[in-house]
Amino acid sequence: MSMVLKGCLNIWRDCLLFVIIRMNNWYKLICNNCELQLSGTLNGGQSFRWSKHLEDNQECWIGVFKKRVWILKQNETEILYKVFETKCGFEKKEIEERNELYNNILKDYFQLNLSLREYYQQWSEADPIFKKAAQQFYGIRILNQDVTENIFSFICSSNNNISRISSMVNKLAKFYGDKICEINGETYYSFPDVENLTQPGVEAKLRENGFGYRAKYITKSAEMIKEKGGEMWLEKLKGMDYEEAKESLMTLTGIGAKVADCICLMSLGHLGALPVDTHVYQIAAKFYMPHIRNKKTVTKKMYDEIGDHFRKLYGPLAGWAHTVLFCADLKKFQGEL
DNA sequence: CGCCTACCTACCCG
DNA sequence: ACGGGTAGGTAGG
Repeated sequence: MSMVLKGCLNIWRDCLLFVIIRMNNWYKLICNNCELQLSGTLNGGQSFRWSKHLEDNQECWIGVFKKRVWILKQNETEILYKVFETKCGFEKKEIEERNELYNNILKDYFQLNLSLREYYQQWSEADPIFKKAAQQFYGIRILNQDVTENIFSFICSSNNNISRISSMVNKLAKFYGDKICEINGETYYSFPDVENLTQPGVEAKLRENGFGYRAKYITKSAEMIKEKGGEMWLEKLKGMDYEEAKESLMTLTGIGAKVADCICLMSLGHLGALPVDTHVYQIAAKFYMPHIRNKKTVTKKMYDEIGDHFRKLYGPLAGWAHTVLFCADLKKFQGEL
């Protein structure tokens, strides 16, 4: 009986500890802001799960990944953050230990082991247009995102705009993910597993909710992944080289060259993958490859030609470099420049 | 291969 | 007011 009581007290203490930590303290991760610019990185069309959020009158970003809700802000030298998990009586770990665990997750997500300074310098020397974009868009990082979330998010992206893509991805989480927590009246959900998207009735529900023809792509691709081995297939995908991974992804319905490259670049670590969409085509035609101007559609040959041009210009991390250009173009387009 | 068209929906712009 | 154009494309002919 006293054992049970003691257990309860421990859980209660952990809960209290958790509440105190999460309400009053920000975890810290040392990171110079020239190595990571949160706004451009989180709001640049890579992930559709982040939104701006004011806390103590400071700009923060709130988003979900790894089944946790994260609130991030930064100053010159640090990332300051809070984390919210489903369970409050989690493993008994001291604050420092938890800070280290979370820091490692963030380092992995933002790929902080890769130092941007030397690459930005290299890309600036190779290309004056990059150099100009880099002045404002320093610290733009490729996020290392979850493959499943990436696959279904970018299936939603076809012939679509960012605000509607975001609303679709959030609906997928709300309908088929797990509830994590509630913050300021807003409920946050993890992104669903493939298995959850293969339940009967998903396509109809998504259609009712404005997904359009993408509803079928989502359910069909989920079923195809399940048939190929589900989680096993996804793990195998992670072990493939760029060409093989891209080819495998393109066997799924709703995934063509562009979407496959997004997934390769942003969740499989193939940093030379270079998604060519209308923006990139416009940039390429305007500044780099005048001979492709006035083409109606991007043919496969042209797609590869544009990618190869940038890979030759920027080298093996061309996908990363191009994201900086893309980000600059996107902001200009959104009137934020 | 290259080119064409249909596909859902919401929002912008004239 | 209302209709065409378009938004980080893809599949099927």
